This record gives sequence, structure tokens and C-alpha cells, in this order.
Amino acid sequence: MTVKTRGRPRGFDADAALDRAIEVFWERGYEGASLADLTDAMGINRPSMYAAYGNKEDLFRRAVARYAERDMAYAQEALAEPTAYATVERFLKANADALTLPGRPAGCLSIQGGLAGGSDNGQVAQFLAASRLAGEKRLAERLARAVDEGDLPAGTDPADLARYVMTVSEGNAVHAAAGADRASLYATVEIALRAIPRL
Amino acid sequence: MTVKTRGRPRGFDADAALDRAIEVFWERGYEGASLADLTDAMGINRPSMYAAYGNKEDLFRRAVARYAERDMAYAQEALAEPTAYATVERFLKANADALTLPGRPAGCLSIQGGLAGGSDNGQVAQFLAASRLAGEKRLAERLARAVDEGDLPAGTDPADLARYVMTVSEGNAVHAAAGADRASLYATVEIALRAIPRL
DNA sequence: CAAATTCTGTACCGTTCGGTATGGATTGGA
DNA sequence: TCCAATCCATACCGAACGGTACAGAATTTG
Repeated sequence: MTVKTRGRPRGFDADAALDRAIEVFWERGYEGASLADLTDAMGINRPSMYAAYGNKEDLFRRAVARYAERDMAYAQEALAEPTAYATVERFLKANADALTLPGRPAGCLSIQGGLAGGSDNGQVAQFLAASRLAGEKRLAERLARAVDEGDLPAGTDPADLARYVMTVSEGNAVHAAAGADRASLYATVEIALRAIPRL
Repeated sequence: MTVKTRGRPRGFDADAALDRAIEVFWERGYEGASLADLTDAMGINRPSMYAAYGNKEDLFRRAVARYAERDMAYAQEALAEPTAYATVERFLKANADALTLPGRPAGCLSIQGGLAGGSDNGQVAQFLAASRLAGEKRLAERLARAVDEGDLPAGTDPADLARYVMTVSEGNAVHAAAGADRASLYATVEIALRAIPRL
């Protein structure tokens, strides 16, 4: 892997441009975001985009990866909480915050991006579903540890509980995209937490 | 309103064709469903579709209306249950069934149809959000009655509880679209029900 | 039968889509 | 200074998009 030193240097910041692309995909979805929308927001023209990222789908995958790593860092932090309840509580509340951040699109890129498969035979939808499932699995592993540690009642199914938490999170994303405010999501989270077993 | 008796009679069943259109929108979303996809599935050609329904968006709205009336009839039935808990339980379980009906697209048309706004400035997404919110409101009214009747603890906020139930339902729809099976949705429902107050 | 009316089928419209060929601009290396 | 390499900008490509003009087929009314 050699650093390209010869030749004309790139005239834009690829990471900053990717951040602009994230917002476009977030607002309009994968199919709804046209190359014109994207390159306009990114401040570059089409060939520069293709040279830097590959094609539209590659750009989207990079956008999702960067989004997951930066805008969903709270999920990793929640896993570090000492108890299962604290993990779930922190995740759901931070998620509610993230879904309603002022100045950013409402909802979640992973869900806004696309649920239904269009002409691409649903590859993008499958990719998004797989990335959501990966998060669910990490949470299930954390909850399994909680069962081992006696932090959750014996017999609790960590996979079921993790799926429930992610279901609430996804439902909140749907609500946020429809315009629900932060207080509403918080109220939902409070009710949802009643279903989490505590000792 | 006169019955058109003169002229060549229509060569297809408009309701049956609408049912085929529902499945296409359900699988591919509003933007992902092209006129070619739709008219192929409906077994008619383009001018017949425009004459019978107006345009693509009108067709979609009719599809959603028919879907809500027929494929979501279980929601109305759930409202007739005697207690709030039975209402929520029946709704969430019937919803899980509907999201995983064999031979039909997985998930829910109202969510698959489109969350993000494309080039139409999000009119379709807003329409879908409004129709989902209407269902939430009906549930809230039913739960308010339950509070009045002493079926739910005094002080329970019916709007919050209804939003929670719809959130679980929407999250299940996202999961179902990603391939979750019926047993998984049932397990989620069982956990979710623990958050519903009982006397 | 003829006229009026309505639907069907083909073939097309302008626009937008994702993607690219090409040539000039800008840089490092020799 | 000249070349190789890389990037930027314009202008374009074929395909697919939603939507429609138009002619012919089928039916009711007179």
C-alpha cells in the first residue's frame, strides 16, 4: 500500500464529503438519494466521487460504516455499563437522543436508508438488516454475560431480550422519522424499561 | 354519480388488480416499485392504470387504504377486547402473525412503503406517517377508556402507552422485513407485554 | 346500421437515472 | 524543463423513469 505522492492532489476532504453524503442518504434513503443530490451536497462533481469511493453503493456502504462508528458510538459505550439494566437503559436513552438530535435528520440512517428492496434485488436492504443484526448480537452477548454473572435472572433468554430492546429502538426510529419529539421517545423508553428484569 | 354504461367495458377487475399492486408496493416500496413492475403484476397496461386510478401516487394511496382496511382489520378487532391488556395482547400477537404471513411479503406495507422522502419532498412518507399515527390515536382512545373504567391504573398516560405499543409493532415490522420468523416476534411480544400495567 | 362513448395496445414523450469518455489542469520526479 | 501521474470539469452515454397521444377495438344508444 503506497501513498500516492505523484500527481495532482485531491481538491477536497474525502471524510468531510462523506459526512455530507451521510446526511443525504439519511434524509432521502438509498434509492431516493440521486447522484446529483449527493455530489451537490458533497461539493464535488461526479467523476471525483467515482474516483474516490467507487460507485453509489460503495459510497453508501462507507457512509453506513462511518455512521455506525461515529454516530452510534453510544451503543458501544452502553455495553460497558456494569449491569444489564443500566446497559439497556443507557442504550435506549442515548438512542432516543440520537434519533432527535437538533440539526441532524430525524431517525436512523440504518432504517431510513432502505427497508424495501428496489431493482437491486434488495442487496442494500439486506446489507442494512445485517448490520442491524450485528448490533443485536453484540447486545445479546452482553446480556448473556449478565445472566452468567447473576445480574439477570437465570433462565432469561439473552437473545430474546436483546431482540426486544432492538425492536423498541427500531420502533423509536420509525416514530422519530415521523416527527416524534424527544420527550415522546423518552416516555416510550420508560415504559419499555419496565419489561427488563431486575433483581 | 352515474354508472358508466356506454362505451367499451373495462377488461379487468380493478379490485383484484389493486391487490396485486399492494404486493408490489409492499415488497419494493413506493419509489422502488416502477410502473412496469406494477402494471406487469396487475396484468394491465399503463393507460388502463392511469384511467382507472389516476397516477402512481393515487394508486399507492388506494393500495394503502385497501391494505389498512383488509390486512389490518385485526387492529379494529383488538380494540373490541374487554380489557386494555387483552387489547394490547391481541393486537401485538395478531400483528406478529400479519407480519409473517406465509405467501405474503414480510413486514408491513405502511413501513416498507417508504420512510425517507425522495424527490417528492417526502409527501408519501408523510402520508404513511399520518396513517400510522391515526392507528396510534385510536389505540390511545381505547386505553383512555380503560383508565376511566379502572381497567388501567389511575395516572396511566394512555397516549404514552399507545405509543409504546405502536413502537413495538413498528420495530417488529422492521425485524420481520429483515427476515425474523414468527416465533421471534412472539418472544418479543411476550417481553413487551410485561410493561403493560395490570391490576 | 350509425354515432357516441369508453377502454386497450402500441409507440412515444421529455426527464432523470447511474455511470463514463475525454481533455485540460496541477502536481512530483527526473 | 519535460514527463508521468493524478485530479477536475464538461459533456455525454444508454437505460429506465413517470406519464401520455393516438388509433383501433368493443360496447350502448338511437
